[in-house]
Amino acid sequence: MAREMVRQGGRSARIQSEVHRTVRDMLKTMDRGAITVPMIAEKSGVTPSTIYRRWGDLSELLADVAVARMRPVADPEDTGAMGSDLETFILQYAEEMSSKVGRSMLADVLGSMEGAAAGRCCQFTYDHLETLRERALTRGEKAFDVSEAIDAVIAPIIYHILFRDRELTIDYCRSLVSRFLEKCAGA
Amino acid sequence: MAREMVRQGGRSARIQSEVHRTVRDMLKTMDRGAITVPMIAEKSGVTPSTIYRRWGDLSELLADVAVARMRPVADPEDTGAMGSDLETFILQYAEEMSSKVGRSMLADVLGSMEGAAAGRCCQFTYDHLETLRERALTRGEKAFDVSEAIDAVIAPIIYHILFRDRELTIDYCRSLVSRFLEKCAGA
DNA sequence: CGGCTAACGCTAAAAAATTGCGTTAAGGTG
DNA sequence: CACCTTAACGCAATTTTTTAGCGTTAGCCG
Repeated sequence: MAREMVRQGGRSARIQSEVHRTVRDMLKTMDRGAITVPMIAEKSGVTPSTIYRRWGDLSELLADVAVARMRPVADPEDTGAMGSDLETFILQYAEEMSSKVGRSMLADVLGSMEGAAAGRCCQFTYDHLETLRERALTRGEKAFDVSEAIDAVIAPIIYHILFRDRELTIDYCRSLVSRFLEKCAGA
Repeated sequence: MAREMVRQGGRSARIQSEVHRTVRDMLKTMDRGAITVPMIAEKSGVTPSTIYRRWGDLSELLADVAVARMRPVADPEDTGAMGSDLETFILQYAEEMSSKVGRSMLADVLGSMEGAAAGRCCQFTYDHLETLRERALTRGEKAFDVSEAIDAVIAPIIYHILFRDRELTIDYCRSLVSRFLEKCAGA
């Protein structure tokens, strides 16, 4: 059979979720640099070789867990207008990403070169913004461009989180959003 | 003696530069995931324990090398006007950072949590922009704000390099600069 | 139900990381 | 300049992590 077969149920799935859960637990209580594959294996009740074979590497596993955590469970909140929709989403986004776990997830996602972790993760952001845009269009509002929103709002937030060169206050995030919306309206 | 003593000359410095050179060489010819501390040690003529004791970790060593490479050797080129100064600098910056080695340096710098690698590296960018700003002021031009330049131009470039969600063309970088300069002029 | 094989466990071997201890050589001092 | 202190290194033993072979288990399909 030529088709590549990938099991997605039963034991395989059970192990994946158990390992993921273990990693999430460990990230809460201990330092990321102290986590090792054998430790994860023991706490999950799995052999290390299973983890190595399946994920290849600690950084790949961490990236996989991070992407799974970032995967949104619901659409962004509908506040009734595009401006408040965007602001609400951005404030929540900034708070999540700048938290300790958020920072860790970002580092993990960017730390894996092999998988498409980074791409998948920023796709989530793109989709959310696209949802807001379509919602605005449905309302008859003049909607923003998603790529421009990423450049004007998301990119600065991520930059400052990664390089720790500026405190990410609520006011600052709000000003990013409002300046972006003004520019849209003026165009 | 209470004062912390750090040796900076002689053998210690020789080893540092030798190890750095070895790492740079290896990054050119082989994949980053394949580089190990014992390999670096052998090629540098040093024992692994020396590297572990001094840098603590492979990722810390890579970050150290990356920061050293990013340290600018000269001020940005003076083209006679602020607009062209900024565009010239940004285009060069984008090309360096989006190259294979640039991407690797970024990943290495962001991969080390301990040291202040990320902070030092983005300080270089800040300093360069500050130089351009002061140069503009000296000429009597209406200068841009450095923090705003980072948000509007640098951050998007870094974002797209890290997440690989968009091709970083010359035209795109130029449009970031020109839009930023227009916004400055209009303010 | 029965065959196929992806995915796992176990174990041994290889590689990497850690640690103790003696030695070398910066950098300061009399 | 000779001497002293100790940061930084080399070496080697130990521990831990990673890799690889091989038999076994259990999804998925006909």
